Amino acid sequence: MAANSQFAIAIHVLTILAKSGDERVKSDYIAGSVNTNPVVIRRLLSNLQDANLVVSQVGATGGTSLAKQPKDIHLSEVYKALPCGEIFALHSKEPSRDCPIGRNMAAFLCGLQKEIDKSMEEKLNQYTLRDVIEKIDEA
Amino acid sequence: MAANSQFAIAIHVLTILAKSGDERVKSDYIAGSVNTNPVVIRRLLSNLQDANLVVSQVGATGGTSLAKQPKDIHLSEVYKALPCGEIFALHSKEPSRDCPIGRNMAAFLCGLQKEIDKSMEEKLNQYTLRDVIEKIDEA
DNA sequence: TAAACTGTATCAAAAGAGGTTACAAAAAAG
DNA sequence: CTTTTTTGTAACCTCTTTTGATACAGTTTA
Repeated sequence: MAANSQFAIAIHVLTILAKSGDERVKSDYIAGSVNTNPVVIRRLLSNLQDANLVVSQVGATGGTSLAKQPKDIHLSEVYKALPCGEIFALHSKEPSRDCPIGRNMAAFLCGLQKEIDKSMEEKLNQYTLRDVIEKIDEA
Repeated sequence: MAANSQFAIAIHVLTILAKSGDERVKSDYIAGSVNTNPVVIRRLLSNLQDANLVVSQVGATGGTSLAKQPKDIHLSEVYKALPCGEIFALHSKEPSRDCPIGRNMAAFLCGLQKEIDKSMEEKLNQYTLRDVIEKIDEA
């Protein structure tokens, strides 16, 4: 429960959906595989839906399926779809007004954070859901 | 969970130390600038000390100063000195035993995590404390 | 010996994530 | 048109982590 395991769960969920093809999968079933509560899954799917990665249908015979081919879903899209926090946070309390350092540090750290986010995104962009499935299958 | 702001505070603290040169700075003074409790600062300094970035002296007239020149302190060292968590966590609960996907996913995600950590470290390695000070001063 | 520090242990407070229950809304089936 | 099944959310609880605060032992200087 420590850090964000949403990315890990998202990859898991998307892999299940990919393996199910066009068939709609119910949140109850996914929750069973991931070993969590269906509501946790539906909350996550809601985020993935907002990012146009999956399509859900309500009602009886409802469920969720991928909105695109696995080869067209980049892990960077998955990461960006989730409400993950920043790599590091700025000061929780404002630094002292008397301190000239604190005043200018926020700007620097924000810029650094953006750079790191960008390099991380580039890294995640190198992989698609298809790559994940291939690696998992060959293991 | 409160977001981890230790990296931000560490940069702030190191900048104060750099500006103080060889003079030892007390945790009380630093805490005043950062606007937090002295114990929070001492805990952080303890980590920075373990990484040989700063040197502290106990007793009256005690305090802390940099262990190296600002130009020789890379931000990657600072980051590694802190007990920051991973970018993303694996499943908190084990996936279901019946699920063949979950079993092989952990290995994949660990590898991905290592790749991301590495590219982040490379990014942070491009900057030293001197760069930070220059950027803050010119602002 | 007194004063001024650091180093830690311990506890309280705050915030986030995940788990659970409950229920409205929608769609299919009878 | 009513029942059943399922998603979409809201609300709440609990667990964990981070931060803040208090207390005090140990060290150094004067």
